[in-house]
Amino acid sequence: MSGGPSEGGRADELERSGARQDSPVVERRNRSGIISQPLNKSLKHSRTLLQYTAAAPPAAAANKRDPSTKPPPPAPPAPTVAALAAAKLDRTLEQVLEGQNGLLHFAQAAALLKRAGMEHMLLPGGGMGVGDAGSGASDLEGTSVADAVGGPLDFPYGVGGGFPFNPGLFIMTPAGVFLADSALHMAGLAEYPAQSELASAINSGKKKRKRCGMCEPCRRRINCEQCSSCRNRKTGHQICKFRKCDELKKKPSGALEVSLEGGRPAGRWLKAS
DNA sequence: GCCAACGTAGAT
DNA sequence: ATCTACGTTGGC
Repeated sequence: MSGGPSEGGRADELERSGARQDSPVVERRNRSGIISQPLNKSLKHSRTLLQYTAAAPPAAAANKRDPSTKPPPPAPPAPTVAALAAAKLDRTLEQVLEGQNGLLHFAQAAALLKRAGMEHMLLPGGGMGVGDAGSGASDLEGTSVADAVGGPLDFPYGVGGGFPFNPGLFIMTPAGVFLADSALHMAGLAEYPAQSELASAINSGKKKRKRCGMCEPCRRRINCEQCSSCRNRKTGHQICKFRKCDELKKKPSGALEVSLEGGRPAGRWLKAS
């Protein structure tokens, strides 16, 4: 929001911003951390492919934090970090539940569990999962959790090869992974209202699904300007075909199997009915 | 099955 | 209010 970077709506502006592109392009991410595509205004005044390719690659973007958060000070006082993390968690939970069809990303879910003192629900081994906080719960309070929540890494789990969370606590849906109701109750988080709503919404399929933000099309930042969707955007109201999320291409009722991190099978996980 | 157009939910 | 884009529908 505030001073969104590189939204220059005019072509000449874009030209100028192109000259500024040597400074890292700040990713705009939506509430759930998904890259918010530069489509908005720039779409009307398309850049050349070269301009885009010269911009930050997804990998560089992935290293960026939530733009709304300041970069960490060189020597952060510990209590402040913890407070910030807690505040961030609150905000994140609210936003996630409210915005992302209520889906909880793993990192977020893990953070919630930890915050609720439910870290025992996490399976041991694998470096304690989120944030790779190998030394255990003692450093949960600080940056590792916050990083995991706000962090742009699609899924930080599995670094050590194993999935660090108890699968029974999560439900896989085509739209993503979210905490099972039981997990929320166990964690004392059942008060958050969106959970049941989201479940019914998912089941009924009435809610608009959102792009996963992780598949290759989602990671694309350019509109090809040549496909039918781009050419007919005025009437078609469709996203560029090359940017259409793979998950959204699937039928909601079908393919409940979710591939984690680009194709890893979901394995023995629960499926949403 | 593919495509275009429309209605509209959700975000800004 | 405006914009983007998902879901649906109808034509081919």
